Amino acid sequence: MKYLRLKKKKDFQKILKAGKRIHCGTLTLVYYPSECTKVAVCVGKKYGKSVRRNRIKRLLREAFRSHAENLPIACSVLLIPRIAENYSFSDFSRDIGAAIGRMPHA
RNA sequence: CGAGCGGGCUGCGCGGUCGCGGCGCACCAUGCGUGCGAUGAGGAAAGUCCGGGCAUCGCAGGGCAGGACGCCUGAUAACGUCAGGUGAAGGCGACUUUAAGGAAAGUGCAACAGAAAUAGACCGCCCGCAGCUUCCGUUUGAAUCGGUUGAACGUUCCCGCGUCCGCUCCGGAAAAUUCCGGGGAGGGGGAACUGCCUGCGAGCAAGGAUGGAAAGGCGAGGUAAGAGCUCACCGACGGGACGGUAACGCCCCGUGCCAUGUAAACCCCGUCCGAUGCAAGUUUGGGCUCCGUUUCACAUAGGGUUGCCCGCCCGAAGCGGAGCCGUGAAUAACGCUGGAGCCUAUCGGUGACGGUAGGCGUAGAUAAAUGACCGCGCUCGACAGAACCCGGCUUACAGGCCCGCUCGGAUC
RNA sequence: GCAGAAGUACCCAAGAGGCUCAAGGGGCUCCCCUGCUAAGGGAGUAGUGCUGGAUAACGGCAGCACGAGUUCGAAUCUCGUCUUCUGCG
Repeated sequence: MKYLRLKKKKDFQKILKAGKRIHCGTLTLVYYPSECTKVAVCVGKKYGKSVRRNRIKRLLREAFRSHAENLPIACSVLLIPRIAENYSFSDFSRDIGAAIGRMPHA
């Protein structure tokens, strides 16, 4: 299952304005239907220093990668984690799987 | 063995599966493609505290303002950095720390305390002159108390001296808190002296509980009292010789000593600095040419020019139309990584560093690349993620390793 | 990424080398007023940590984001660190 990275600021604003949100444990998933599957991770400065932010982004990307095949429709996806003391791959993976499971089937 | 000082290196490793960034090669369905290959964060990448490259503006002309630095010599592209040295402070020592120019260029500040704070004479010490050396309650020549006073405590001599009073000396009696006899000074007036006190004048800066700091320290001589007034030692200042490129060191001579601290207060002296920063900036976004029009200005003016002035330059800005080439928009490409580069050897230098020779090709993203899982090992893994690039500084950091040195103890 | 500003008590804050010193409001506590409350009036609290003292009265030391330095003496001057905020396409 191939997917693309989402980069442009316009796309972010569009998804955040019109997309649907699924809150699930340690993160929030925002999605909006599009031609092909795109993904982006939102980690701002409030999450910590650069080492900590990079760690969160890597964990989220890896977790999403393992669940991307289960997406019911092609759409653009934003992943927004909650601020926490510690972040673990297993929690992210579990919650992304649950969030995708709650998406409506086309 | 114990305690300690200085310097350097390192910053989990190995294997497998899946995945990420740009790069190279190959393929065809030419795509937001697929496959293969090699490669891909640090000693601090951090803080953005200095310096430089680079870029744009101004046109590199001057001055003012402003800022930075500040022992000496060197290194360097440059530095506020580094190396070597000097002075000072600390440590038994190895060694460490050091914003370390100027306080007789000027200005400011120094609370409280203290006699006095950058200067003086309050107390004090000493000399001379002058005054006073006494009054009242109170009466009793003594004694006591109180008041007033600047002060209430004298000594000697002369004149005068009846009673009484206490003091004192001698002799006698008795037997004791006495008695008798004799003598002396003591109330008043005058003079002198001395001490206290007061006033005036002169000398001194030794002493005075303070303070961060009191016009060198300490000892001796000296003096009316004192004083670098004189002397020794130490310190300071000035001059000279020697050593050193220099900071400075050391020795000799001289001067009794022109005088607190603060310049991380203003300031003075010396050296240096144009401003802004890759979100700089370049190309495409539209540009060029021509025409019309509006506004400001039309010359001792106006506009532009870095904080200001001089100086310098010149018409400037906006809108509309026509012709030609072009149309992805906080985007795309460039800047963007080969550079004062890294490694090794060797030479010069105490060293920072420099020269020569050989080798290497070593991230380049832009919502921004290193992760997940499994297995094994161990000391169980700290601080932490490039964003134009270098040289430094500062700060953070689990541990591990190496080298040199000092002090103490023990043993040989 | 680059450039700049500010940190003082629970909150807002003045103080810009020395004396009352951490002013002054708000807040908080107590009293009055009221049937009760709000508003109003009056008085007080001064903070915090350590420490002396008797669990007191009354003191001492530290303390102005944190750590060093200059100075006889720093909230104030200098340097470093941390935190917060702002500007630049």
